[in-house]
Amino acid sequence: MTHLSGSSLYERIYAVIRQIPAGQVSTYGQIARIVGQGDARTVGYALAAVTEASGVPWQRVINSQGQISLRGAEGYSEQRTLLEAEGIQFDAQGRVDLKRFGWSGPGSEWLEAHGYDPLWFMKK
DNA sequence: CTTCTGACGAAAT
DNA sequence: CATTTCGCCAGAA
Repeated sequence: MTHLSGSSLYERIYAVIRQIPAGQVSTYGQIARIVGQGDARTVGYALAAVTEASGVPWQRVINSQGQISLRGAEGYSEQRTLLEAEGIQFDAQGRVDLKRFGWSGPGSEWLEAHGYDPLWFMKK
């Protein structure tokens, strides 16, 4: 079903992340605001649980400062490599310019089709 | 049932 | 700019 009650919170988070196009990035907080439940941490928790075969473009979610949030050096370089392969550029401080590569969010038709109210975003 | 543990963010200090 | 505070998911032990 298209309504929210059909899937778990994590599944709804993954659904939104799957809408991020290659070459663009979103933030933990932005995903949380779109889903309308949980917070930035919850999105981080959900991403920590994704598997390779899940089809979730996990690399396209970074923190609000434009930086990669993965802890270890291995994870950091993997995510950065994947993003650079999509054309994302990092500055000398390892930050992505969200004004330039930031995702504007799902289209209103997608929101409606998935049980969200497109107008809800106007009041935030 | 309780406790612990992870990819966070905004505001106050 | 560096720290602190608090918000409040899901699975394992």
